[in-house]
Amino acid sequence: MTIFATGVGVPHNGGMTEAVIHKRDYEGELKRAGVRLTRPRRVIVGLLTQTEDHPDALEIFRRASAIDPSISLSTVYRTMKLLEGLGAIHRHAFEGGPSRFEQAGGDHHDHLIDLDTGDVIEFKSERIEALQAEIAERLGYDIVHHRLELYGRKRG
Amino acid sequence: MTIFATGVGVPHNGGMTEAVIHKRDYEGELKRAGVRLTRPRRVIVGLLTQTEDHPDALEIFRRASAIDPSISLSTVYRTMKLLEGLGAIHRHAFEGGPSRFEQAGGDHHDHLIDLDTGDVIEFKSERIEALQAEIAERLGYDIVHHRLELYGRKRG
DNA sequence: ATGCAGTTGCAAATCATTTGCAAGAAGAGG
DNA sequence: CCTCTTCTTGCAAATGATTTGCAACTGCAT
Ligand SMILES: [Mn+2]
Ligand SMILES: [Mn+2]
Ligand SMILES: [Zn+2]
Ligand SMILES: [Zn+2]
Repeated sequence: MTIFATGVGVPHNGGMTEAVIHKRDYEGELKRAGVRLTRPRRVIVGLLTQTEDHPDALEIFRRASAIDPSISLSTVYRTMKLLEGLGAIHRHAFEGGPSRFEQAGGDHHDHLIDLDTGDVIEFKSERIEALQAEIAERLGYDIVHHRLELYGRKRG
Repeated sequence: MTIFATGVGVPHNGGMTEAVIHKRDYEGELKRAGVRLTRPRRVIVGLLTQTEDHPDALEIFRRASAIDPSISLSTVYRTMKLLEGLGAIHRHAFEGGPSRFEQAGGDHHDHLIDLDTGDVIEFKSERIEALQAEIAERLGYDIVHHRLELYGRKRG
């Protein structure tokens, strides 16, 4: 089992504002998709590139507003839906909350949600993935995608 | 791996209106919980007892209305929330739809959702359950509950 | 630089679910 | 069986997240 990242927006360093975290070429993807590269879109994808956590639309709106106050929440929603359609980001609907997003492209992984803090911990189990495939196989289905979420609290 | 039931509300027999499917004593649980046994509640839990599928609030409302037309959708929502709190039913928020419910008490199982038909197929894998526990263990967490949903389409 | 289809911000609309409130029934006690 | 109190209900209005209509605006191909 592999642990990918932990925490919600907590930088993995000592607080240094270190930039350039991921490799996704959002602008290229938008261009390829034949849509216009507008200011709001640049701001949003620019910020997603630096994003390590799983922010919801409102949080993305806040972060985008800090860069360009004229951006609207509607546009954030529209852009997230657009990027989701392009497969550039993933949308997670964790229980009891609004959708949260993360950039696609990294290795597939599932999530453990800390019920006390809301923190999202990523993990991956090849064994579980394989078992899921096996189950679908037995049931005569092709899996299009799946959702595995563990909800728990720190042992102690 | 075990398959529990398949289909959405499709009777497993030839269409005979066979009654008494499950064993849950909802009325006793309500009594024990110290709440009143009202007509709407009797109707709803009575119908849940006969329920093998995973209906949403509106569908439960329709079924209840057929028995007592005076029941309101609000009461269905309130009752489902009450039963959920008592642990008498489980709520599932499958992607892109309203909450769907099923009686609690049967063995734990997870679901495969047919993307074409919306059918819900139940299955259970001890191996996956064990792996989940193992993962939480490694991460230092106690799992309170989890969600495993496979979304796919019939192979062919 | 020009023109126009694609985009945006804003407000209003949706959808599922919840809630305020006045009227209506459980059911404990008599 | 009758009362009284409290819990529930039905209805309508409120919520919260997300979507959408529309007129103003702006990429960007020509
Ligand atoms: Mn993730
Ligand atoms: Mn089920
Ligand atoms: Zn997975
Ligand atoms: Zn399970």
